[in-house]
Amino acid sequence: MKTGAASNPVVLYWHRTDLRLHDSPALHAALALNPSVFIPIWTWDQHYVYKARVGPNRWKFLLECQSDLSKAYTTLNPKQKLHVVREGPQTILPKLWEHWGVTHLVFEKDTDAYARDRDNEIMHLAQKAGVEVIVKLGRTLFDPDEIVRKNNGKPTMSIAQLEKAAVKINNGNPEKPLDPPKSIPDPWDKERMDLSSLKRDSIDSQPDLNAEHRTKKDEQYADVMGPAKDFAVPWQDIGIDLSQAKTPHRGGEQEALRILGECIKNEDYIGRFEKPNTSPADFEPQSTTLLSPHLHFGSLSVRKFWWDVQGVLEKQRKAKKPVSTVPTNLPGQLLFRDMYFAAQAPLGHSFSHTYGNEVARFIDWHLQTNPPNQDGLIDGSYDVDSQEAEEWFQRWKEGRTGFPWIDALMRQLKQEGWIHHLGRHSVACFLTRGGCYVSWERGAEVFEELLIDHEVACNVGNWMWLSCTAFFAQFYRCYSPIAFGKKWDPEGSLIRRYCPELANFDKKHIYEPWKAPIADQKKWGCRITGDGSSSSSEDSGHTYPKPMFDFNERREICLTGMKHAYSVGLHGNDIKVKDGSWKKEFGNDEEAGGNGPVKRQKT
DNA sequence: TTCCTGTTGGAGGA
DNA sequence: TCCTCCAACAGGAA
Repeated sequence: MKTGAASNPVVLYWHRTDLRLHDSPALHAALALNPSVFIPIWTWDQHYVYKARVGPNRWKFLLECQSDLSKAYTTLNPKQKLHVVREGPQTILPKLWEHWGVTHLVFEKDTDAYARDRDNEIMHLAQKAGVEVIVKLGRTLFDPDEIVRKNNGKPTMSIAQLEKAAVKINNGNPEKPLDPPKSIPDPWDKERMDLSSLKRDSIDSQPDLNAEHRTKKDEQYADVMGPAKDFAVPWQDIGIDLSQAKTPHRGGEQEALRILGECIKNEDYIGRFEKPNTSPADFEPQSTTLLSPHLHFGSLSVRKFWWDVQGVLEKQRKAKKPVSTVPTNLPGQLLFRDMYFAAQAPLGHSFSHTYGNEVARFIDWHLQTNPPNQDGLIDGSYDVDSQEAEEWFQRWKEGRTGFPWIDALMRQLKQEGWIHHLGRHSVACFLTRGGCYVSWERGAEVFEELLIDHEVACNVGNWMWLSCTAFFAQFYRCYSPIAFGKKWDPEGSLIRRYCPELANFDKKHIYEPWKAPIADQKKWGCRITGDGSSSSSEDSGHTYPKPMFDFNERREICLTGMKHAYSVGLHGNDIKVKDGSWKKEFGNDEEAGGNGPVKRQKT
């Protein structure tokens, strides 16, 4: 411990996914130290830069959150701002402690598997350097580890388990939100903040899962302060082509609080909210709050969201108005988020894959993730066991399946980084158990890249849910790419917007354009032909692909496959899954020359 | 052991 | 708009 540490604290406040000042228990703990010097930083996390799939839309949202936070700091204290340091925390933090004589490091708890590894390493390094570490919960309603303890040490696999565990913590009540600070202590002066004498460590860049979005190599600077030596948010400096970021959704704490305020004002909307009754086809405005990306980036406190909503519900109850209940109401949605966090918390890295995952039912999907390589790592490569399935997967990803409801949703996802929850259900069911029979892990990776509200636990959990891998098992309840959309949007407005080539089709044919007579196709200015690839649609804008398969036929094949997989009853941590002998159970080992569920007869 | 419930299916009928 | 049936899963309560 450095001399005078207790009387003269130099506090480094490390932001991660808590890009807000309101309701930040960690920030309050940091300020309670009465720092003589207070330095808020965001590190250039190696995981975020290279090891996670992050599309341009999420980058844009993140940068807006950082910029907004920087402005908020400056408002509270003109000398302050958020310092964005272009280097991974494991190498930069020890240098900062040393250079600045930091006495305390304060940050928010994170239970994602990657984050736990990172934080454990940081805490170990801090201990060695004599820096005191303070960690506070802020990201979820309840501490996921605490929920797991109250759930007998097991992952929470249903909303009932989560609720039961939460009642044991504080009668089911999360902590009340904390007010933002009224002022923030000073940082060092410019001279003492200067880090030009420090050498920047190079960032490990393999594997670079963002490579396809990069227009240039991440440049190496001689110091850690960025090109203008001012620690500013480096908009131009991430190597990602931000001109591709078309999302209309804006990041930042001010924007989050504005949206929440608008929602809260609409008391009937809050009181009657039932998720299954909100339309996946609505846009401008959408039928849900769209606050999820703010929960992910911490620009909105989940506890403030919870308690503001509870305030309205209480008022509605007193006025004897009908009020919706858990799990379909708004608090129910937040409880599901906590459920997924507390499902992931005890399982760590294995939660994100079938391989080694005790809660994941093993299903003989196409395009399965390859088992760990010689270094013991699951590197994200997958087994192309079927060229046909690989093509279906690519067409799904690019929104050219030939099913307009699916394609409209996938194009909305790519352009804007957000689609309604039930839209996610549609496309996820279609890729996995209700169409392509492709591994849920392929879909989860695409969502990871494209969703601005991507949260590992929730994304992976929902993919397992929809593919009937875990959480949910009624695989005979299958979303139709035609009937489901039609139920919500009989006019096909969502399709007309995101598949503009079909805009002139009449409502009778908009969900199944291949059934329109050729004469009508000509009249409406769009022929149904080809596979939608750039080579097949030279007169782009005037063609739309034929459906890539007969859905009813595929639904039957998938149902048969699911029934068989359930009867085999393997899970991700079974030895037969680990050593590959599962193939014998499914009659598609190479000797048998099988082809998975496609050739299997009904049992 | 049976019975009931589980955030959000589809088709067909009254 | 609301029912029933379809073929039928898992987990927890009784």
